[in-house]
Amino acid sequence: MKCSNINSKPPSENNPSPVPPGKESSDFIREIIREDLRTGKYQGRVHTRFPPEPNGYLHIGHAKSICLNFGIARDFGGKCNLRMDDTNPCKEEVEYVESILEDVRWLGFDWEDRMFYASDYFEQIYLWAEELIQKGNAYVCELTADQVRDTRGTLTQPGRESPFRNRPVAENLELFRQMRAGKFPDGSRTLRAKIDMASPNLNLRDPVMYRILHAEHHRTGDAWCIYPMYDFTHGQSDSIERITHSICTLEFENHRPLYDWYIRELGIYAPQQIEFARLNLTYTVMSKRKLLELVKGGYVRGWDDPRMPTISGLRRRGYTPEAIREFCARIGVAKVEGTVEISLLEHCLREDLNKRAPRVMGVLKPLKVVIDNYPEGQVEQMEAVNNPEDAAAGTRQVPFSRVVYIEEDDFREDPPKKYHRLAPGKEVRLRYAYLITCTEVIKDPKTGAVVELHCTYDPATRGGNTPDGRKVKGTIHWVSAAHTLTAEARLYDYLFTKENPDVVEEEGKTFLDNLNPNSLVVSPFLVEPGLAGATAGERYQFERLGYFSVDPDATPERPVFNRSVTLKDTWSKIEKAQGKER
RNA sequence: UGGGGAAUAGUGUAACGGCAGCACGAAUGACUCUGGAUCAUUUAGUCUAGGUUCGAAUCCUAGUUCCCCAGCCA
Repeated sequence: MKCSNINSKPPSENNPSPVPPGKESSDFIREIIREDLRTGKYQGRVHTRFPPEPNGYLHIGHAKSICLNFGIARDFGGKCNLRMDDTNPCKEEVEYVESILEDVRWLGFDWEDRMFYASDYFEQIYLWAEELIQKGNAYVCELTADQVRDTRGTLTQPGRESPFRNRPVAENLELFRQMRAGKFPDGSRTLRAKIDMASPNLNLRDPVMYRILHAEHHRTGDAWCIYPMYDFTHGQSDSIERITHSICTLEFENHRPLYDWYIRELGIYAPQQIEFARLNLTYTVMSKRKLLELVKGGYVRGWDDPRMPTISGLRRRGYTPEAIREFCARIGVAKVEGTVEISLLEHCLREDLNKRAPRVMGVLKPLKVVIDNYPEGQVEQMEAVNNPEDAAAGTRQVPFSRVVYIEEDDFREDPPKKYHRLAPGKEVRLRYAYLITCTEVIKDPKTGAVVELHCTYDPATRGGNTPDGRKVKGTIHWVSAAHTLTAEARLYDYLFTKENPDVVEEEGKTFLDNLNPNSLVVSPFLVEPGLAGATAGERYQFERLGYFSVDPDATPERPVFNRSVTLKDTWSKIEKAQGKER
């Protein structure tokens, strides 16, 4: 039984979630765009872009931005570009570029023929720098990084002007050309914009436009040894691409006056920048720096570790693009900085998978059950429903025999109140099989642990039916001991033990001290034999346990299942509440 | 401390001077061959203080709290 129906749609489909009329999403950015459309500000054009820096893998926060930018283009019949903001050769790598392309595509978005790199514009940006020099708007500064910092002033005090600030244009031009020609060592000179060292906005205190970096760029190689700063690149890149609405996160609000200054002085097309709050999620971290630290420090197995909030991690974990898109739609867009509860993400996955994931059975903590009155050597094929939410998913045969394994948790020698499962003398239903009654409990004489149960079955209840109409509260899952396939389960929990991992109780501790030591538990998994040969990416619901997806580490002999998310567990809540009563 | 932003149930997000709504969470019940799903019900909110107005989450004034900015990172 394959799970192809829940594989993501081909990337060519640029319309991942057609919006039913009346259900169009709305937020303050779309409001602005509607207004711009009404007033004809951009002649009816809507053109956005998603501009990541290829210095790490994309995470769920980027998904929010991707859904926003591509979603707006879709909703308003516009376009959305994909652009790598690759102005810092020291941090950027092709591996990251490739992962970004894969992730955006997997999420279901299509940039068509509009894949760009800021580095494609290096020559134009260089020319613009010369233009500003000509206009007397920029100068070559020989202050060291430390000196620049010292002369920048503080939040309350103005900075001091560089001694090189009033160099003649011709000298600046000559020096800048020598910078490009590689005449100077790294850090010895910068090109600075001549704006206002007393500005209350520190970004306008003669910001650096170009720095010298004798570093190999992932695309331009060694063609350049000077590189433009992000601030001197981003706005112009948007301008070149004729972007109408440059949507970015809140921390760039302070930079907008600088972008506007460059655009104005250069006299080029001006996009409109709109800022929104980035996504924060409980029990995880979202900064690329911290994510990098987790990877480099070996705290996780890689960028695509299923515990990571990266797109590739979520994908490996078993998340669907549909669930992530739905999540992004539900969290909305605003300027308030907040933290979304991870339970909403989990809800979106469950909601999606409930409709589509085939059900199967598997036992994590096996307890042997011998059905004494069931004929030895007999095997019956039980018909099981593949998905009660989807009749078209059909049924399958599951082998049943005299010895089965059930979940350790599904038996209590001394059952608490409201416990509906197996206990001495009690009857439960083995899902799709028979009703059984516990007659004997066998324990390890040394430890006292229950090691085996003996039961009797009611032959009249084949398939789990009760012809006499009697009600049985408990239905539990099982696997036939003689037919079980041993798989591996990877049970994931939150990566951190704290809602906000950055909150540390002692000075000197970091988010790493809040790592959850139990975020991954590997366990043998006894699953029904039909799962042999399960292939990577398939998603299943193991009844009563949760949704799992097949990990790429799986082999035909030994499937590996990642637990994507557990099922909601009402019983554990009841039990917890009972524990508190005592 | 200068500048730039933001404050609506536990969380996220609507309401654009006219009934504070939705989702997640939590709780209760119904139903159930998954203690799943589904259905029903409940819970709980406009940062504070003034003002304008017939009427304020929305407008005005003052205050409070939180976030961002002192990279040759993005």
